[in-house]
Amino acid sequence: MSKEHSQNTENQEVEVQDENQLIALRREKLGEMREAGIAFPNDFNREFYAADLQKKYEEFEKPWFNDNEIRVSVAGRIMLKRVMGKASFITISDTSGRIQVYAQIKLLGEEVYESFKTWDSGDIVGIEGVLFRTQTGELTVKADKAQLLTKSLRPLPEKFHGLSDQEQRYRQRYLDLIMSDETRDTFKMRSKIVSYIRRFFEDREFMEVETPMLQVIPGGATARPFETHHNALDIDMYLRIAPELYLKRLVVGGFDKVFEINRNFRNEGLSTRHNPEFTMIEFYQAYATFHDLMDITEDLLRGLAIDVLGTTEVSYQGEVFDFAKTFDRISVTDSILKYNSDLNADNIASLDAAKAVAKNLGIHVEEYWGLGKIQMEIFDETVEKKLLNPTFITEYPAEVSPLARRNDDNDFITDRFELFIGGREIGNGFSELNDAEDQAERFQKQVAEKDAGDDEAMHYDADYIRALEYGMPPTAGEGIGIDRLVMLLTDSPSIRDVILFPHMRPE
RNA sequence: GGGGCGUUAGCUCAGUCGGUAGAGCAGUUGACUUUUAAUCAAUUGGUCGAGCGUUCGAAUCGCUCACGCCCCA
Repeated sequence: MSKEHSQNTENQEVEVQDENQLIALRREKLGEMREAGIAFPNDFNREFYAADLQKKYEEFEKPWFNDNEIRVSVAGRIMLKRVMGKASFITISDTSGRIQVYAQIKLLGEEVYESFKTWDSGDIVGIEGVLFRTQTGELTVKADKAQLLTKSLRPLPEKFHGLSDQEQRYRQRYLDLIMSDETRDTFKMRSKIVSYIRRFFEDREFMEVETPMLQVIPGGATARPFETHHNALDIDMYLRIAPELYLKRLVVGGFDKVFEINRNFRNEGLSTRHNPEFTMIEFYQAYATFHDLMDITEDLLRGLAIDVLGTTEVSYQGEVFDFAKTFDRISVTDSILKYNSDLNADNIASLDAAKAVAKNLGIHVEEYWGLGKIQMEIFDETVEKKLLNPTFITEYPAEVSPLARRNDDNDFITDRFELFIGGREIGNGFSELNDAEDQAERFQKQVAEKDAGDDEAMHYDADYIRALEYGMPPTAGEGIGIDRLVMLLTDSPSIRDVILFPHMRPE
């Protein structure tokens, strides 16, 4: 059957099916509002947030409010409703929190009060009145004016259990946010984290920049890109997999300290740790080394944990990671030997020996892989998951680090590290390769690997080589995955819990 | 790609051995002027994810598919 055809009829059916008794009744109520006047008023003046009032009057007891008339106006969504004949309580929720409203027929008048009783949970209302404390001590607004500002046509999820269907929480995040304090807190925390990071780099005189997301040559990482097409230019383009090569062009241009916080796109599978678009910070500092970056990273994460959590002890899924301790620094090969007591240095020092180890571990080894790549596969398989406390892994093979500066004493490895916390890669940094001729050779090697069948290998970027040929100062740069960091700091098991609208298969 | 689990009222969930659908919340009606998931009484609401099959009979058993969650690659 033809897809367009079925889609058309399906959409119509869905709309009819989606209607039910509850929605129909609310539509009727809205219809009555339309007849009575302006159904969507926009003249309510909200002066206070619920949480601000709760905090400001925290100390004052019930009698105090009898002597002091505090007039307020608040607005928000009706979350709970308790009608008791001629008086009612509702709990409204605004962006800051919740506050209770007391409505009496005596104060509102019969007409408004009768209409108030027909308002539903989910409706958005504006309330004016005077603060008091109830017998049980809850701060409450005694309403003398009440206005329905927006009629909600759809019933909210169950008031006690909330929305627990994961799929619906991701697909209809707005509903998840209405119902779940926890979800709101996670995203408030995410905002604080990003804000702290931005401030951290601004304070150190880094300049925030924006570089292309649409790229003709997708560079800066080894990953499969999303492809698109520019009609006017009639060229294929790619969504960026990393901003790296552009940021380093800026260092060539003389911006010594730059950073960018933005989205990268990688055309790969979805999992609890992978979303096709994710947020990274990349930062570059001229005249710095990868050692400096490790120090900066420790400062950043420690300060961040204190700022957003108030402690350096980060609890994640039942484990506790202490950001106060100096982060371990250990090389790729040392870490392999540390976590594989049956191996000795010779087992991973030559191509043939390493291949044998890899095959033993059940790793599928491609013909074109060199020793460095195989070491990394062994690392991924046997070490990564075990790096729970913050750990810098150093001395990455040049073979898997096409943009990193070669080590002065050992040209098999680079001046590079990755940071692992909770068994996950959080950051990746290195002293930058600023030798244009070496970079050109490494690109060529990548192209050869692409030809050999590695569709994640890099393209040759001639303009980037040209930029390096003008001279890039000695520089170090790093990328940190924001989503994974937010997962850690909010104790979220899935990346979908820290991305407002995670990618899902269309309904 | 492979495996496990799930999909029942707007929401949260039951559903026995295969005998034709249940609760709580929400809604509606009534009572109730300081409640706290308000309470009390009555009551509406279902293409049991979709399709095919087995059967006299399927939410239930089998197969296929869709979507989701988790684990593995």
